[in-house]
Amino acid sequence: MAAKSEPRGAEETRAGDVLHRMRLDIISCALKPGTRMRFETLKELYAVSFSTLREALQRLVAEGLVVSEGQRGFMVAPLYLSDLQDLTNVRVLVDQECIARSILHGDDDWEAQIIAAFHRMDRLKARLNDLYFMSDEWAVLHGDFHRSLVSACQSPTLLDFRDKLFQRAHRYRRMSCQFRTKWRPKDVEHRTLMETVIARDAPAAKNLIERHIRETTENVIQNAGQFLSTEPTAFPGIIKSMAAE
Amino acid sequence: MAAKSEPRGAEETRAGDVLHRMRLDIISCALKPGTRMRFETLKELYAVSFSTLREALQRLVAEGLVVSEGQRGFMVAPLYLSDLQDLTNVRVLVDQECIARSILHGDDDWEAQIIAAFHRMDRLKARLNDLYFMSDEWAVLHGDFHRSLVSACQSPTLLDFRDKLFQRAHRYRRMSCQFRTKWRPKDVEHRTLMETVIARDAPAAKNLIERHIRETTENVIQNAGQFLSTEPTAFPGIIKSMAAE
DNA sequence: GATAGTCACATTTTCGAAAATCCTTAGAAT
DNA sequence: ATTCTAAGGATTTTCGAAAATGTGACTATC
Repeated sequence: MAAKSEPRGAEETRAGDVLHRMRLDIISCALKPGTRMRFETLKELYAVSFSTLREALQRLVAEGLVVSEGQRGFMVAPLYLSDLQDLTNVRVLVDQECIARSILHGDDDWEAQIIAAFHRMDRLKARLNDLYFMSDEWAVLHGDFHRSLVSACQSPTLLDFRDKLFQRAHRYRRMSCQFRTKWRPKDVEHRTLMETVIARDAPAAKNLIERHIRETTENVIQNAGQFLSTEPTAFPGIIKSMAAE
Repeated sequence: MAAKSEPRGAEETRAGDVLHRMRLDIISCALKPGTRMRFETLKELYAVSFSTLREALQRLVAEGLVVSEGQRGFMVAPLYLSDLQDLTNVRVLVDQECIARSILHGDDDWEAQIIAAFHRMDRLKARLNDLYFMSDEWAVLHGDFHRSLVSACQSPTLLDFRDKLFQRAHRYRRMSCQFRTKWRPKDVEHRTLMETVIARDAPAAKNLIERHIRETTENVIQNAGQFLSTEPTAFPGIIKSMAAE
């Protein structure tokens, strides 16, 4: 796992660096879903103090990657089937909108970045035949490609939300890899997606991205659905009412 | 402002309590947008230590109510015209979806809660004639009403996102109140909205909520648009060399 | 006059000890 | 056997001092 590495932190502050490393460890499932995060352990893992850890943890709570249980510490957010399904539906909505807006606003440079991202992803896949999708590097390039599609949507708020959804969904994909029995070929889909987006065919692109997201989820459920907890009662942090009293 | 009050915190942890109070102070504009948050000041205001403050601040950064500037501390997130417009568009998308899903899934109890929320809001408005919309209590009841409309949408992720958007938007409404020159009557809209939702007319409800959100934003811009900064390119990728001077 | 370097001060950020809280076990009472 | 209470240890949470960093003023040099 990435923990304790990165000697020269690109982050500006130590808490930011820990946040970055912790997030990576959680979405890569190096920190396993549902495990309690004891401070003594974390302190050793990331080599920082209590307070600094807490800062990072609070951010991760807000991102939905960690849950805090009252005064009983923190734990890596569990993986629920119901959460995966919820996530899938919301991602379809958001990604469809982002793609449509990108098609509307994107310029030549946007198209170029999509083609570049696809190329990088495609070449890595050729180099790492068969088990390419288990490598960390492919996860990065695959994420970059999908982001390039939506990057011209002109909405920081929507884009930020999309990224968080993508990260949360990545944990399920990651878990599914370990138990995979079969894997459908997605490379054709990616190419079609790219071509459709660059052809500025918004309705077709929306259909494609929806199919892509939903089929991936189905794949995850087939591979690892039995390992997902089915406790659906968890309604994450809901902010009640507003304003003072 | 709510700061330093609430002697017996309903929150489980002190950091959670400070987070709650700070959030209230920010969305009510008691902490003015764009002001730097010095720790010495905050420590006195909220009567907690540095580390506890930082925990709350990190959460607020993730919620978009506070921005952190490298090693130069934190500041209350500024109010930008471009952010308001972005926020408006995203809120339309999300609220429309939430309402449609609520209409699909809502039961009798959901309808009852809508009616109850509307009634509370309506009666308060009758009691506080004219300047009702400046009171904190009305902000709460108005927020509760809008939330009741979408509360049956069956998606924790979407609902949570919606709440954060609503809070961010509330700061703009709040600011606009202070400079208001005119205010359009929204009470009729609210009633129509309620009736349409309970009549399960999804397309009509989606139209109404879109109009409601967009017109409110237009109202805010007319009242206080001149006080909103137009500074940031707001797009991380576009260089702001032009605005720089 | 403008630029670079240096120092003192203000502010933020980090740390680990101390306080608060939770959890487990043991023993007693019903 | 079950429930309740107490004590002890384990863990989290909070605090303020100490370290790190940014800021601004002043001087020296070109």
